[in-house]
Amino acid sequence: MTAMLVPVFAALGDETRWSILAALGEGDASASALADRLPVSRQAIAKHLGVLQQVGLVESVRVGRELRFRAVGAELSVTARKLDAIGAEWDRRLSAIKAIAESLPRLEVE
Amino acid sequence: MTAMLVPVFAALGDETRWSILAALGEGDASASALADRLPVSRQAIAKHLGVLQQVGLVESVRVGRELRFRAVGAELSVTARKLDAIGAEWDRRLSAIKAIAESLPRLEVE
DNA sequence: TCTCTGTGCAATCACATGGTTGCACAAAGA
DNA sequence: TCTTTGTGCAACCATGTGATTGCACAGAGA
Repeated sequence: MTAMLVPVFAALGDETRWSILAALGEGDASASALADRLPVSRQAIAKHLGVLQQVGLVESVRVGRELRFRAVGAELSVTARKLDAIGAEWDRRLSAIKAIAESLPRLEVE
Repeated sequence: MTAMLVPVFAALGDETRWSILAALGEGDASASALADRLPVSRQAIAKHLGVLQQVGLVESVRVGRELRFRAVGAELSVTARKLDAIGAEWDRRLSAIKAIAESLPRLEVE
């Protein structure tokens, strides 16, 4: 269930990819356009875009001879919802354990 | 703002760490106990727990001579909320651009 | 005390990955 | 047509990292 989630997190676990996503958040752009704004080569950016596209965080559209990329927020929302559910489950179990522990007769520890 | 987020995603971008988190989700455990259940060495698990602890996804408590770890769901919830906000923002801008585009007189393309 | 168990630290290794440069090629514009 | 610009592909390199083994040490129990 969470299997498909891990690559998304791996993709999000890189600073450069976040700067790419941030740049795309202000409007679609091609790899070359991004390379003008960011301190990395176009090829490096193309690789990152490949990673992001593979996990659905960006989409690409051909415009003439250039490939424009767009950040896909929906994927983030889906991921966020799953994350929240998992976190809530852990805390639920934790508080359940706490409640049980507190209902027990106190054990004396010397 | 998102700067502290990236290490969390990097920590979540590994299958083994997810199995550790999943195991901890069913109850606190030490590195050695986890090594009995998972197909990796104790030292490898200890490293992973170090990574997870550094980003606040697990906490440790000394019980006698053993170190017990617990999954912290709250950190996931915080992360999930930030993710959702970012995703919503991207989609908001995207739909805003769409709305503008659709309100414009249609351009003829030959 | 002797033994077993759980940690901690270090060295090592293989592989993934972020980054670069170089070259080739196709399409838009002068 | 010639030049420019944007891609695509490949080789290469350095570093990070997931994982291992080995050893040392401290605490709990027989």
